[in-house]
Amino acid sequence: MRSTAEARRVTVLNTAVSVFARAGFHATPVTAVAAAAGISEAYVFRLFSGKLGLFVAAAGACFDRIAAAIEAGAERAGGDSPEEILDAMGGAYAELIADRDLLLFQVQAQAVTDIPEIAEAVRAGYRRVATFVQSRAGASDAQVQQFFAYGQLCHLIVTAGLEQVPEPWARALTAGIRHP
Amino acid sequence: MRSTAEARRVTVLNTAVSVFARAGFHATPVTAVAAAAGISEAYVFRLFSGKLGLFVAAAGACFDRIAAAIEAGAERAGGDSPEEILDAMGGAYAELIADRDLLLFQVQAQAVTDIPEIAEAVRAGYRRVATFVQSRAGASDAQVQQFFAYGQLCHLIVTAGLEQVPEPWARALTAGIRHP
DNA sequence: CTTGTTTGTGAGTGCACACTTACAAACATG
DNA sequence: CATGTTTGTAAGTGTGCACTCACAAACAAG
Repeated sequence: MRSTAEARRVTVLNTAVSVFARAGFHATPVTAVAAAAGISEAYVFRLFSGKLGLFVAAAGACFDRIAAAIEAGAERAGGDSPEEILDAMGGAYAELIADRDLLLFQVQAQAVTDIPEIAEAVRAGYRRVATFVQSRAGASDAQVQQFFAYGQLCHLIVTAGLEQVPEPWARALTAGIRHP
Repeated sequence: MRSTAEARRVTVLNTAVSVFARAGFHATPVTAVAAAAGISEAYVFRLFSGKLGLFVAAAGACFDRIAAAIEAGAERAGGDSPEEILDAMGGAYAELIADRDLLLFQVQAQAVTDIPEIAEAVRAGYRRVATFVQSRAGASDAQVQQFFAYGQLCHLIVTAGLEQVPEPWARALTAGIRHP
């Protein structure tokens, strides 16, 4: 026994988030996740109940990391007002998704919500983040809504590669968005 | 000859938008599009250069319809101020995506932007819509950005099915969004 | 009617990939 | 050392799907 199954699961999940992020659920063979994790495809199928189980578990890991980052960001807020806390949370989130994997995985997960298990995982993830943002920042409904609206705008900016587009319309959409 | 090739292409593209919208590019076999359009798979491959060509052309058709709807909505604006025109555009867009196909297709397209041809089609679509919104409404950069941010929020609401979630966090995210 | 062009299809072909099974090696426990 | 359990894999199996090709029917023009 080189490693315990539980430890393997953790490393496989983190690599799964990165690998699924590139091409999505259907276009990513389990072989690709296994190779990136350095183990055989057969063992991935023993550690998780099929490809769908792996993806759902990866979604859980993805939102775990997002929630943790936002939580840590709130601790570093400059003051106690909702605006200051939301700003600190936004900064922490922007810093977290600099490597793009967590952002792209969310996009991929939203694209396969026709699979009920994935839809439920996505809802659970946003439920966790949204309830925390609202309670921790003491923000109004409208502030929470705005927080997520501009978060989703980041998804468009990154997937379409708008940071690289010098035209005015792209500059307007990316203005003020923190280092994407 | 029952129909001209060009007329076939138009009908195939509209059905392709609906069919791709459900399961996305990789999970949708060309057979499904052909069956929905009432022709054989082989003929779809003659009308378009492969599955990728079909999807890219469908993306063009999707953004054509969105641009046309927003353009028509602007004509029905109550006044000439940017706020009134943006509001009319938003209403027209909300009305258009009531059947969900155009919205879900955009989500699917954003998820496969790792394919360069699709990324370019997405950029072209948003370029067209964004430049029109800005010039027609005479809106500021910040107003255009806000318009698209809340548009992207609709994508999350619909894919995650948040209209059906009665919990407070979901109500906060969906508040004020027009009849999704 | 003959010849040519366009619209349309049925029947393949080859490959990628989800998932299984049989088997082996490492470790634990008595 | 013997027996059992857990970690790990190599080598299949079956199926679904992108794409092709040979062929047919409708129409046009002479």
